[in-house]
Amino acid sequence: MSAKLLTLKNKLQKRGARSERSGKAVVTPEAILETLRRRIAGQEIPPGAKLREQDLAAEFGVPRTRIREVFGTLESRGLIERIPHRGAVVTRLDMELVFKLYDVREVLEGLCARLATENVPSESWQDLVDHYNAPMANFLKDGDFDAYVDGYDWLRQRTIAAAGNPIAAQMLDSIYERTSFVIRRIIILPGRAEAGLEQHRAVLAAMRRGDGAEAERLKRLNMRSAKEALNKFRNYVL
Amino acid sequence: MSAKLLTLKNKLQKRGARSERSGKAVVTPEAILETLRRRIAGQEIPPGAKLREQDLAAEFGVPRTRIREVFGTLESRGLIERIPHRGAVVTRLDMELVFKLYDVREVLEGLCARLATENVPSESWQDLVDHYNAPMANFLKDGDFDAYVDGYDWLRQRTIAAAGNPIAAQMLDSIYERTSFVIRRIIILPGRAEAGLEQHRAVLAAMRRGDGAEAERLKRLNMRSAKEALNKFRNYVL
DNA sequence: GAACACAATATTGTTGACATATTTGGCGCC
DNA sequence: GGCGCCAAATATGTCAACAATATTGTGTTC
Repeated sequence: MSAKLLTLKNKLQKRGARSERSGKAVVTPEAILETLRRRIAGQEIPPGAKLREQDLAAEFGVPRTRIREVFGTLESRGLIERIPHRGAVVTRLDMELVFKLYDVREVLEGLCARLATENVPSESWQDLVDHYNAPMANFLKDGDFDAYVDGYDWLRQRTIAAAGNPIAAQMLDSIYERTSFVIRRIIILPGRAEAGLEQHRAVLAAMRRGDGAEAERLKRLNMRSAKEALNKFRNYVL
Repeated sequence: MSAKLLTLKNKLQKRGARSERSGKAVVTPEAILETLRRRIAGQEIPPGAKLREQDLAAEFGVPRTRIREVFGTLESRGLIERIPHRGAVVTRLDMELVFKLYDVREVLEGLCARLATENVPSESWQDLVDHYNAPMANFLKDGDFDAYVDGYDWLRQRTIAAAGNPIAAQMLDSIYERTSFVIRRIIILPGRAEAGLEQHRAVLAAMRRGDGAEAERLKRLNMRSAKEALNKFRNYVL
């Protein structure tokens, strides 16, 4: 029996080896999904806008069925809403839902901060500590928000990667793609980036000294602070 | 090996059972999705088993395209894995992934406990407090695990409903449908249900007196305790 | 000129047929 | 008897035509 299994395994490996598919540039569903995700996240397609299957099928040069399939995924992630026989529209975010997304984000990012601290040697955070020391402050002073946001993304992605929890990572991803434009608007609120920077430093300090529980607590405080800023300026953000 | 046996079984079933479409009863994708979810969650379809589109299409009396659509959703929820040209198999859970699911579950249930406490009048928990006082203890004493599990589900669903956060609710749902069989096995571990009951009472007491922060803290402790039990008896659970 | 009914158009939903890849079964060979 | 190769069978992937429904446009009536 085991010999038989071995034979089968070899055969599979042999087959799988020659996977060179040439010619005919096919547009994969993943590529379409990614493109639409980016457009919706960047508000290139505004909330409430209708997505026509035919137009998208023509644009990507694929049959309508493929677009339909992608719509299914987009719907399950909450990025679009589908009404039977009436098509798909980009989900409209109201303030209430944004707060609920932030409540979930708070606990998930807190979790990731703790797990990250526990999983990797504390020295590995030194480069981020350094970056958040002088450079990030200078970005703010110079009004270079793009560089600041890059530094923010860097910290976030490193933390999630170090946490090593694909479940949490995927959930956070689905939150980011729904709120990325909100995040960008919060950062430019008066005084918010400065306060946030100070909080990030505190979180990083806790991570640097290997205190996972404190990193989680501080990260959650940071998220609550962001939520409060959002609430204070709600009329300017949404 | 077991997959092979299952294949044979399905083939036989296909021969024997006629489609038998009664009239024009249309089966919605949602119904199919729900059925498959339940089968996978209840391990009626065991992990690693292959799902054949044709068989399912014949069983539900729908075109294969519909099954395909449902597979897309199932895949995005992590319940199945699809390999190009080789079909869909039920995701196999290893211990590592279960722990990661529990880490996320811990923070999300903690969040819901807090939100629930903050959102509804504290008196509204009295019926659950009463139920967890004597009846639940009796269920355990009598070995009536079904009744105990029902009480457990009741508390959980009430908490999530009161929390009023559809994002967290959906995420927790996707965790439950992947770990429901683990939950059932943890409960019958020696001494686990008794310890759990005590912890649930503590959480409920905090909710009853309107202390959301404490409810969250206790709920998280409860989850960690469950995770420890799971770790201790890992060889018996998975 | 506004409101309604009804046809024309456009868009979404459904289906079976066809194309491609993989698994299975059989044959000759060592 | 085991191993590898080739063909048949089976399963999955793709597609474009057809059906059902919603939206738009038009003409008529009050």
